[in-house]
Amino acid sequence: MAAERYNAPAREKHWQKVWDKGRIFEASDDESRPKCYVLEMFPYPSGRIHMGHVRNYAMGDVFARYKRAKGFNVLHPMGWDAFGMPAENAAMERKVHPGKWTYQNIDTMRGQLKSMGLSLDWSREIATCAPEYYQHQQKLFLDFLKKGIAYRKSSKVNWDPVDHTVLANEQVIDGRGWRSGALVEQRELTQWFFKITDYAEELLRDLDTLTNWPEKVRLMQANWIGRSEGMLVRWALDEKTAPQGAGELEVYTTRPDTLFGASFLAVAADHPLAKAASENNAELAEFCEECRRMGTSVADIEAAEKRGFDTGIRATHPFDPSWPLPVYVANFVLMDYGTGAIFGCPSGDQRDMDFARRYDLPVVPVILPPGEDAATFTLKNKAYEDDGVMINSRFLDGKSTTEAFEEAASRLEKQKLAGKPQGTRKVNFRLRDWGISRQRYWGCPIPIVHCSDCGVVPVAEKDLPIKLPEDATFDKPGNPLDRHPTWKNCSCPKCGKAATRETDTMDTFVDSSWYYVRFTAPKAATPVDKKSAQYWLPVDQYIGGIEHAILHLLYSRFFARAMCDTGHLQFATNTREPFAALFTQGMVTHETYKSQDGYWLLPNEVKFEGEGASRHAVEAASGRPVTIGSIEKMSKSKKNLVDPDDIIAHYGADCARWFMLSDSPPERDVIWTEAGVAGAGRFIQRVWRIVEDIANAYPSADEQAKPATFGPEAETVRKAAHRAMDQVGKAIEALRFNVAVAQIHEFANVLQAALTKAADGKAPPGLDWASREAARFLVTMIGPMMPHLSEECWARLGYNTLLANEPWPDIEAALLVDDQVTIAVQVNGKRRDELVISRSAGSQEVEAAALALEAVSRALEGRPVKKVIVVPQRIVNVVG
RNA sequence: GCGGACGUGGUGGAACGGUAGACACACAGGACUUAAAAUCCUGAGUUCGAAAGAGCGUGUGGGUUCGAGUCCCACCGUCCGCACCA
Repeated sequence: MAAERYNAPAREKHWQKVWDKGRIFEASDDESRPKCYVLEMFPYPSGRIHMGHVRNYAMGDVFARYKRAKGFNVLHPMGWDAFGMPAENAAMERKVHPGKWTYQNIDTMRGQLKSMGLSLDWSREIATCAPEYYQHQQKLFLDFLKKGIAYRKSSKVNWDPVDHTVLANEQVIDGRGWRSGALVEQRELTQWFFKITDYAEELLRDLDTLTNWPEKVRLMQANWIGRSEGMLVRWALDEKTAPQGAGELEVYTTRPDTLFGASFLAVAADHPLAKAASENNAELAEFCEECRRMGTSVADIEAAEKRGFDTGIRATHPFDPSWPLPVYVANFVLMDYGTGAIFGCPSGDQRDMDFARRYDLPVVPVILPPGEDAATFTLKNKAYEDDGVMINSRFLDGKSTTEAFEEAASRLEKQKLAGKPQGTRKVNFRLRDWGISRQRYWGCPIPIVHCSDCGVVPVAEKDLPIKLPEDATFDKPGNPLDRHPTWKNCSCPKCGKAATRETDTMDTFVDSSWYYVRFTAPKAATPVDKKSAQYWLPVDQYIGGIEHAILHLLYSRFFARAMCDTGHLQFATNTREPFAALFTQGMVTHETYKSQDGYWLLPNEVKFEGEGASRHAVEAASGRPVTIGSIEKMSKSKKNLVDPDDIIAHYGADCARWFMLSDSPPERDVIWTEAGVAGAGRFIQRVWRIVEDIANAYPSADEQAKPATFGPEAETVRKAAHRAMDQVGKAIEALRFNVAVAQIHEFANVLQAALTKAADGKAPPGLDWASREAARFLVTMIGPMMPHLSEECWARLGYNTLLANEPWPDIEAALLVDDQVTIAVQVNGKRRDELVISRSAGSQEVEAAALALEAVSRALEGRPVKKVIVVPQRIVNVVG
């Protein structure tokens, strides 16, 4: 009788219901058990889930289910990053309220995630757009404000002209808005900021403790924070040339050692000194204006030449009162880094060199590169920026760069200018404070009131939440809250007079900066239930895309600390890191298809003909030729999408999951192919057949009645089973899912071969018991990856428990090693033969056996043996 | 420009400094079938050879080592991040 095929779509629904009904994935705080918090980056409810989600959540689910089986109390929650621009765009385009649109999407996507069979605790579901969530965020904001972590200031900000809102520095990529892609403009606005710079030092230092984070992400964050050690140096300005009241100019430098190579000073166009000097100098004013107009896009900066304008002001060298230097306004000096002013040392900095050559300023080499002769060393147009020995530097001559730094720094510290030290050591960071004001509707309202008498007043806590008005309009661009007829009218919490609300909302990255904390007690009356947070945090394994390497991950690291400092959060251990381990998975890619007329085609609009090199595609409907394009990230614009729903309906969720986990290492991109999915589908049927065969052939083997001895066939099966179990566990632990899949394949091959052989004749001794055990192992080890299939197999084997609740089996260590080992035999490093020998054989025994091999003596060609290296149980190398 | 990662068969990829190519996809041959599908078995880095076997093989060139895909140096290529940060 031919075995029934496993009907994945039907059985998957069944098991999902069983799990759901048993509420087996709901987590509770249980101090007596070791916890494991597994989290995947929660999705933005854009409409439907895509394959990227499937990959992300499949990985997280394997890890979560595995940890469950290993006895951990697992927290594996899911929620929605539900505020954001697309909802407002939808409102503008389709006249649907952002809230309605968002919740509809959430319903759709929740259904899709449920069809994946994820071991999620849905009782903890949160949506950041719900007042039940954002009211706590408003409370956090008020406490940040009290503590000085939130503040308001006027500054130049990035303005996205398409989304009509401000963007944080982290959200500007190559001069464009991260979401809209529009060229960002600079605008002077009063905005709310979070003082992330107060944490710069800690955020940088603690990167070292994140040993379970990808090196790449840590490096990116370190570069973003951008720490540099240097000095603030004050230069006296010549009274006769300086504007009134401007007695000195402070510059920031990381190279006080090169002070004797200085040939000019330069300030940014927006520097106060530039402004003062412009007052009586129309030409200079015009130059400053030109600098301000200069674009900030990459192309603009690359095209821009180093240009400057001599202000006529002269400064005095700190180490030589008789040495005057010109002060320029220069277009390459940034106002918002350091002091907005520099001293230029052309020989030690390429930008200064370019500038000096253009304006014919002196170029004095002060650092001699190793191996160069001081007498002959010259610099053309290339600055030497590395370390060496000081020259042309008076009291610094002969010192190393480091020594010279110290000497110059300590002299400047002692030296006085106008009664104060001329130089002070200063650590500078590239990181800027996080601007969180957004001129949008669909975000968390900032709980602030503006009163004409009292100024900026925080909303009283009893008045939280400040809810969004339902009846906003979206028919034109701009901030719907600001133009709402009544919403912003309120009374001042301090004096009671008529006042107006803050109409800006918070950056949606604020919402996602603490959701992982909220998951630990999603219904608590306060933002955080400290006890629950202490039990569950930090997240043990966080999984998501590399695109958040800086944005979300840096903000979250800051937020955890800010929440600690405002008394909301406390970690059980000596850390303030929210994510103990991070894994960044690769993207899902697919071939692209273009029609003759040049428009993109969906994969299911294309039909393939031929194989290998002659493979080509035609339009399924018309038969017209199609160009197969490059493999790219699945995207709507290129139409190279495969809908998870279609795959799940046709092949089942297990198949999609298994394919995603096979072959490609999880950190790399995976190419979605129809053939690959079909292959995964075949393996599912294969597992089902193996289990059916065993269940039919050995329906009643008693697990307790383990035979005392096993025949060689049974022994082989047992070894393969225990080894695979061991390897698969280790691979999952290390998130090496592709390796786990390969181990399972290998084991299935061994098992199937043994069964096929046994079917020919009478069953060898112990194979019945070993096969039952092997089936049990096989089903358990595929459990985390293909939970429905394995549940079905578990039942087919006659168990009336749920596999999802079963522990990971114990492994017999004795079965992991062989009595006999195969050792490779090399002659002069080249493999010539191999040797099967007892595992316990000593070096001398192995050596003797190796030298006795015919292949060895042949390879030696009569040369005497000089040396024999024996690596026990691995290899022998005969050197001759 | 600065910083980083990567480079292995037709393809995706395995490989504590120790038998390179596990496992899979695709391919070829065979079995079963009236036939197909499904399934099962076998083969395969490459060159020479009937075979046994030998040579060559992890981007290129050097080096360290008894032994290098793995470590070091230089170069080539691909990808990623930052980008006038003083």
